[in-house]
Amino acid sequence: MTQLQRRKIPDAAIARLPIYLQILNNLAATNVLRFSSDELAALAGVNAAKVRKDLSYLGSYGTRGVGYEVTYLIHQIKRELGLMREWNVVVVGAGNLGCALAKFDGFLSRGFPVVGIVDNDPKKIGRTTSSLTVGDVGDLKNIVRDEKVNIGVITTSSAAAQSAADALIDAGITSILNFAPVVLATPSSVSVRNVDLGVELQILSYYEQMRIESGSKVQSAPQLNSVGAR
Amino acid sequence: MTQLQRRKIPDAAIARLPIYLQILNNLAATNVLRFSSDELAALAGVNAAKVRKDLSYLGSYGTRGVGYEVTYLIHQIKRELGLMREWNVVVVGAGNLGCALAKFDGFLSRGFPVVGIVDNDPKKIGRTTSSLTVGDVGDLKNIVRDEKVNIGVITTSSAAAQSAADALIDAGITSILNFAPVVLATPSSVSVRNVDLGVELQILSYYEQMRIESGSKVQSAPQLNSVGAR
DNA sequence: GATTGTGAACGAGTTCACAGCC
DNA sequence: GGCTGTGAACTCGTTCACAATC
Repeated sequence: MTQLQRRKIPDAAIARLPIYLQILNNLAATNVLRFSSDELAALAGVNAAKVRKDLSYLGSYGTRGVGYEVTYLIHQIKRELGLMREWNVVVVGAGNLGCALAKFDGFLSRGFPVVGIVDNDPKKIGRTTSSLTVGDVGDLKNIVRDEKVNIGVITTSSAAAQSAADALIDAGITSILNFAPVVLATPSSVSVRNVDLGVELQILSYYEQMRIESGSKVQSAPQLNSVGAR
Repeated sequence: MTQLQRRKIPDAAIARLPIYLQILNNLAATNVLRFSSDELAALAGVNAAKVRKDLSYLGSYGTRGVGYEVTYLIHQIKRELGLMREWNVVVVGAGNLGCALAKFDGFLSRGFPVVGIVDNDPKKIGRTTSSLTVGDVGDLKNIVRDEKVNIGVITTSSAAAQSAADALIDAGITSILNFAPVVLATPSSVSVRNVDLGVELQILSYYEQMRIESGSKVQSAPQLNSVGAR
């Protein structure tokens, strides 16, 4: 497979690459140079054939009989995921969660600097939270243009989430991370991923109940990382 | 399909039931009495055949030519998901996120009261956060037994997450919601779901990059709600 | 006429198993 | 001998399409 023509990588494989990357970063930090598909599979909690197939979508970067090089694979995964650059983020909704995220190191350290936070509540506009001043939702268009924002994060109430999404899309945003417990209506040209704790707990509840009902002989749930994309 | 023998509902369908439930609760709040699979499909952003198949796993609760009754379906989904009762939650890790979750209404309001929070840092033990006092991680076993805890939430650093998981499992917990960006090693009898913002952003990054590379003709990502279960 | 419920067709994702290469 | 890369088989999930029912 060549590099020129962009390969079509299955969504399921894309969702696992960040996990492999995290593990490989840990290996690199402990000076591990090489790994086999078996080793990565054990660390990622998946099977080795899946690891090999997933990595093969990136190209043939392993060596038969030997394995894969940690730093080289980190590079290839980052390239594929678009992590060779930073992606600027704007947060809509300056409540508890929004402010916490704006402060949160994890965004910047992973290459997703939060360059703006806005709200529609006049009481919140103008407040400062960790070097950012809460702007008006009406300024979104300017912020997105001036700061070259790529990703919008919605941390509003569920009632306000759809209009937040509309405003982001109107401002030209095409990737949204939504924390409000609602299904957003968006054009199919926009990627949406949902993080909803209620949903997660309710899924756990189902398997927990199964376990109890059947005298704890339940096979357990699937382990994936996820939220939701559209 | 009868009720006595527990139906095996596909994991993919289980993951959608909480979304349907959320939407139906909204419909009930606006006094809508009935809905068709087409209507729910539009609100949930999926197709109608999928809605019908998903609901059919619960039993045959619709009426041909008419549709489904909102309150009756809410009841059936809650029954299936194990939401006819409360599930007590304990939080391990009393940092920013852990304390925020302990205070967070969304847990209690959805039937998942947080009955305890623990940490291994002596500086944090004894602090009070919204009617809960931070306990010692060593007390987990007692808390789980005395408070009849079913679900553990891990909000520790990634370095401490595995030992937090071990402690929870040792205390008898079989459902874990993990916010630390690591893959936990757990027996297959334990359900784990992972919430990792970094992973979500990196997935968005991939589709965003595709869009840019190909002159914005990208088909967008799949929309699911998720995190990860094992 | 409208809408469900569901086999059957289809498609995506996973795993197997082995040829190919170090 | 060890490990990758990958067609082929298989499993799981989605969608179609239509008979059954109100």
